[in-house]
Amino acid sequence: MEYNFTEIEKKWRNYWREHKIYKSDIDHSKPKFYVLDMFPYPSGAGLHVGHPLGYIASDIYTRYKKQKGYNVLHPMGYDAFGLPAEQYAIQTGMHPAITTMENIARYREQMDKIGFSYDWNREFKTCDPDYYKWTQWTFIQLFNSYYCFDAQQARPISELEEVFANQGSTGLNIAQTENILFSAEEWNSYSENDKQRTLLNYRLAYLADTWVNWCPKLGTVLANDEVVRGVSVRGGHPVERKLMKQWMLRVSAYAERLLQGLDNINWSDSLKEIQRNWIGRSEGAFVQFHIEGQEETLDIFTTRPDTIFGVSFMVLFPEHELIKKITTPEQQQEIGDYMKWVSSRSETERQTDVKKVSGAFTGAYVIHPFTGEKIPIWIAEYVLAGYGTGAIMAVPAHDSRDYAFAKHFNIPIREVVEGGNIAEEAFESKDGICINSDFITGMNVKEGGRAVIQQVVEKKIGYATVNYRLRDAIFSRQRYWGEPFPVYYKNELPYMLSENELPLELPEIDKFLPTEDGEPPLARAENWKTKEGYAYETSTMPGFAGSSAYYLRYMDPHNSKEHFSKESNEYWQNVDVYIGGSEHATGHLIYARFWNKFLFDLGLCVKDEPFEKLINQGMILAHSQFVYRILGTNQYVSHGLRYQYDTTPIHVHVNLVHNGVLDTEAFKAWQPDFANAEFILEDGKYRCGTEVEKMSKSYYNVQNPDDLIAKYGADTLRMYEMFLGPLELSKPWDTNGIEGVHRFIRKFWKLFFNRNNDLQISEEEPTPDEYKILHKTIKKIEEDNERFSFNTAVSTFMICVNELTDKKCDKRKILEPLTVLLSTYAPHIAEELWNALGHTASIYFATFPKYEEKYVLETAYNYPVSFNGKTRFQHTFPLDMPAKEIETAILQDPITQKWLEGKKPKKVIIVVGKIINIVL
RNA sequence: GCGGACGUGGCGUAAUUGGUAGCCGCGCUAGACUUAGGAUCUAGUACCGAGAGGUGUGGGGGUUCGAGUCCCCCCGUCCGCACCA
Repeated sequence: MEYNFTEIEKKWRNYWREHKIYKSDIDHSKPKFYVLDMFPYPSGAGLHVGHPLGYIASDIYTRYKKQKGYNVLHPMGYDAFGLPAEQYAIQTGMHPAITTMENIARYREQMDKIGFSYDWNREFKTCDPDYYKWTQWTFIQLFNSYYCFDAQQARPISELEEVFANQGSTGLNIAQTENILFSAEEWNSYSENDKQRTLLNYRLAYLADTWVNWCPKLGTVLANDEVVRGVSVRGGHPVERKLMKQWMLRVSAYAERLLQGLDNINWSDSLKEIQRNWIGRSEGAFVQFHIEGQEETLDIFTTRPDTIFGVSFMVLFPEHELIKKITTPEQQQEIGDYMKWVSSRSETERQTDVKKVSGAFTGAYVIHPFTGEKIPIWIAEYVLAGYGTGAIMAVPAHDSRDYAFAKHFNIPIREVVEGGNIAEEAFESKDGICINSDFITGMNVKEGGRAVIQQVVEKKIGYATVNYRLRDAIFSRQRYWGEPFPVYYKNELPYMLSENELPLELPEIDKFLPTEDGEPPLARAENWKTKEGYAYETSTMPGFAGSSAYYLRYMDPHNSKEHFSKESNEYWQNVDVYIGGSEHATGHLIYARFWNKFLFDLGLCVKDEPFEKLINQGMILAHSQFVYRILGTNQYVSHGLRYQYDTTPIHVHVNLVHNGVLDTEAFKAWQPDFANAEFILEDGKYRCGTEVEKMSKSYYNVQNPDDLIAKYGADTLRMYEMFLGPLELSKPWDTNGIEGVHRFIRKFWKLFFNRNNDLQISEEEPTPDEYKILHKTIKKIEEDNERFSFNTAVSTFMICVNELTDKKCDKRKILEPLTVLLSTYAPHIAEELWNALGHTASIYFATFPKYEEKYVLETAYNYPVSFNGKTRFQHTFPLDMPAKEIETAILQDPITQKWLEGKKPKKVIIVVGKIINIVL
């Protein structure tokens, strides 16, 4: 029989599907294991070879774990709400649901050809009402919760209402937007509206005014990366900074837990570090400064309370609410001009010229709490609205930004920490002694800081605190293609639908554009339900809403009564291995952790962290190929000769190039422009230039998995993708190398079939040498699989097959277990051979073979030799060498001789395979 | 600027985790079989040298009997954050 991969792969794909081989169910007799891929957003372009990389890895691991006796959950679905489908709908009028379904069908078709072991029974899309019902449901729970720092968990908002009724808002350690103080009497006298308005200050999903990039023409809020130089990337419409009422998630309440949780999960250091930086914990102090001649105080956050005697000005962010109250009449004009200039600048502009110093003086002063000195209050762009209190005490001597500001506006610079050269630059080191600082002079920076905080606390003008860079997430999008909020408005205050009204389905609309008066597209839905005459929220939820808890839903995807059952969650717990790109480090992977922790607080899921282990697969890049057209002609010059002419490089399709040599005839046939192309060759060949770039249609460097599967088969593709290099590394695709893997697969096939293509398997007992090859391989493959080193595993297979081919080994006892090993990497061919060996059940249910140590052991061990306990060197001896002889050999070793200096050792301790200790 | 990762043949990579550097594959060279080869098989392939031999893991230093691996300094590449007080 010939190795006809097309037939074989089709045959087994059908068999697996018909026999529901990959169906998974709760099975308490086996340990569970959950392997998850980041589900894809199905774009119109289909999959290229980079997309399945992680899926192949997770599939191999799934199959491996299954063979190791685990009950494995390995589901797949689609992140189906999102921008591209909606933009496409705006251009073509085609409903996003239709294009999304088409794209999904295409993705599924491509994925099926690769031979994945997904349990497709559990498939769902985030745009299914059955699914987004639970996204909406969770939102309602967030709305009905607040965060208590003492309990370190989310609590029902009703509990807070009780507390307010009994003791008011003072002295509570809870997450809040602003610190509102009221007594129990005041609370009890509030109207229902006042109460609801106040509660928004504490809810985990809340409605608040926020600064956003607003594009009036597109009628939506835009993210920073969607705005360049003040205009929208799409359409080039002007964008303004606007204070808008938006739904927010109080992610910041979980900052500490999100940070602490990182210590207990098995993620890469770099990814944890990215999240730590994103959360941005910093310890410092809040301090109140009294504003001269006003009741008001100015609150600031600082990480350097020790430098409080070096303060020479204060700065507010340009839209700070105090500005109006404190600006003196003389400064009105200047401040007004500055604020106008600032508001004309987009977030991006602001970020591009951070070096530029700008600001304006309000004319007002604060009183220094210790010296009583008058300190001027400025406003400036470099102070951010969203961090701390939006105001700082500026210490130019010890902060480079304050330094630049002080130099620019000629403000005094006071040195309060010894050691710098403040005539030249700010001295930011935290190692130093405080000087010119009243009661902390002479202390080191740390002590000084503590002393200042103590004084500030005594004066009741501040306290030590921890501040986080992590901000609350804006949760509304003025879009159509997303989850509708289960929210209606009464007296301009939001109320939630009840659970039996869910899902609130996305209504049909005539056009996917905002309304004339700037309402989101949902406002076009004329016959959309309204609740008792009150209007629904017209924004939809952002992309991360649907992807924040999908892994939980896979545990129990068809449950219509609950998000997922308690039983399923108690069995499957959380994801053991999660594979996906690192681009989600500060988005999805933060939101999902937040979301999971919230559900954990509600007692719905048993694990606090959703993803125990995370693997970031690298990106697959491409070698783009270039030809060099001589300017103004249709002549093309080979890469090595291109500098002899004036040329422009032109991207050429990678399929027209083999090992750097252009197929000139195929090139002529490729595009009409090139039909009459002439070539200037080197060594009789046209050599192309190459460059590593991202895979993109416009670079003609996209490799489509379908083409490769047609040419080499899915098994070859799977193994080659793994063979390319370590999973985590980004690496360029190089189709040339695939031949080597294909050769391996055919070689493996030939171990079973003789020259006439007849199955030829010997039932003879293998030789020890043959056993050694097998057991070495089992051990190595097991180790490689465990550490996700699939590239070295493929090499191991190749070595094994080379060795067996040399020995012309056709013994069943060798080949059968090898087939089981290979089935995780190349499931189709393995299944075919397994079947040929006489098995009727699928190889998927085979057990991972055990290796026998006696065949695996090398002939020698390295003995580390230590003198008086300190390891000195290692010595290699054959395994079967008696201990006495080892001792003699060690003592005769020149290094031992040198160390002994002629003395006789008291004792020599030998533990085979471990350590040799010589004691004097 | 801050933080992280990395640097090994012509190329992708490997190295029992401190123990013979370069496994496996691509490419290349030679040969065999072929009407033919972008098929298959065999042998070779880090560099210098005819050879014995010598040199080699970005550069420099250190620890060690022993360093690609550990420590310090420099150079370079990639990624993340970026006025976070």
